[in-house]
Amino acid sequence: MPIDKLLMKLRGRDDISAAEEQALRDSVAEQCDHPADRTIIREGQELNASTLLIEGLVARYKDLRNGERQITALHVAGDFVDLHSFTLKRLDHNIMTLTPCRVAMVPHARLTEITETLPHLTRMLWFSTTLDASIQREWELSLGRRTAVAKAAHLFCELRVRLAFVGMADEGGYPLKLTQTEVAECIGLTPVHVNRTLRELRERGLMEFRRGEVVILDLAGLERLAEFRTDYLYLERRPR
Amino acid sequence: MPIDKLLMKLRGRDDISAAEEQALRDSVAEQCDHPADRTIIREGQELNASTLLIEGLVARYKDLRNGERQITALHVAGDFVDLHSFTLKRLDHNIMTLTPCRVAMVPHARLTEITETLPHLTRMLWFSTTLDASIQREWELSLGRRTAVAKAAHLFCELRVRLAFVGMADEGGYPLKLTQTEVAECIGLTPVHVNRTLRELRERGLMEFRRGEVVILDLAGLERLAEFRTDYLYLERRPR
DNA sequence: CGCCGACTTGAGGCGTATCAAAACGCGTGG
DNA sequence: CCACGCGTTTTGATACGCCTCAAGTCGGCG
Repeated sequence: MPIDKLLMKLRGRDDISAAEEQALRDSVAEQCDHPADRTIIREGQELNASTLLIEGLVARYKDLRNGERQITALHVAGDFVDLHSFTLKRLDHNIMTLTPCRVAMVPHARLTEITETLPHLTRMLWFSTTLDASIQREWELSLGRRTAVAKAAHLFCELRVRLAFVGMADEGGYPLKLTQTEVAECIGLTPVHVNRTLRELRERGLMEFRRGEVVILDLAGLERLAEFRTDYLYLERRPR
Repeated sequence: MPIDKLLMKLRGRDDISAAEEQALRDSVAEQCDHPADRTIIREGQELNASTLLIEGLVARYKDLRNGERQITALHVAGDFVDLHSFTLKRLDHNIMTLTPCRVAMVPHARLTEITETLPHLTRMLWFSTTLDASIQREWELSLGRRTAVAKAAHLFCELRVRLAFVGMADEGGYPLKLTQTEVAECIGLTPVHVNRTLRELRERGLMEFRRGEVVILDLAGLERLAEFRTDYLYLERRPR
């Protein structure tokens, strides 16, 4: 149960043997629950375990001195939120829950064992960090070059595909417990302008985002506006 | 020689044994030179080798349909430009030379061998991709939240530290063969506005950027303006 | 010497930010 | 079941940072 959605993600990209699956199961030390809106890891903190998200929504973010915040990544169930801390040993950013979350802790010592005994599983975990980096690149493109409507549209397209991959979204929409302020922190706008931008998406008949629910009215139109393609999400199975 | 600067980067973060060094040397299949302004890898292309940058300046970038371009990462000598293609197998973005470059090709098969025989070296290579991702997160913060002057100042602060780490910059400045248009593509501005922004940095007495040369006049002031800290560059040595 | 890409400057416009206030929605306690 | 309170959403008016368009100017190189 704790690693089921992680397995869905990995098996969607390559075979995972029974032995590898067992190694992953054994690597989980403990589980715990966090309420919404809690910073669970602070920048600079020394870490000896990585956090696997079982359920809920998590954000990685950085702040400027004037209080402006940039969310650099969103994580959904099945994501290995800070697997990169295994090689970094401390983080350069903060991690917070956006909804109530259930997480599993994976000690770095167990991950070290995996690198010493299971090279293919090691590569799959490595892959999962390079996939995160790919998503960050697409966010850089959004932040640097897309217009406000395209930024918002692209975010909702991406989350639809990522959630669908673990069985939590379909063509018509998905639940998404984000405030407009948090959306603003993802796409580099102010909350007020996000509000106007969402209205525009609604008035264009593309999608609605209300009460923590994304309702997609015209998926093709939304994806066209966002110039959304799935290639950067590496959805294909192949030997890695 | 081909991997010397890579070794400087890695040995600045952890010990690399003689055996690991030899494995890295053996992993280089061939070297080649590219002229400036050439796209050497196109998005979607299947890859069976990764590119190590020996000398020169390389950019990873994504385009929108209207021709707007976002550079998502810059690479300097010693960077393993597309090590992430080892796990991804194809790339979601393009890679181009900004100056004449010398690169070394490292077949994925050799990297696979490393993952099967040298777990610590594997973790160090994994680290180098998570370090790239950390830099990308800082760029997301710049793109989403920093003002134009702070964006520019931060880029030049970052490059100074990264170049100094491989012996190619000091407190007073460094050579940087970028056009203002390319700077604009890094920080999400137009070339015209980059020009005005550089003038402002000059008029404030912080730095000058002319003829491919960064001259730093007031490093402390520049770093204060940029809110630059080195923590996200993971400059410390420790077991990984 | 002339060409061409890169840099520089100015004027005006647009997109997003800012400031302010009201309406809504939802959980809590009476 | 309603009243309250507070965070979130919505809307309006105005401001400003960066963009666009347009002309030059500079500088390296053939």
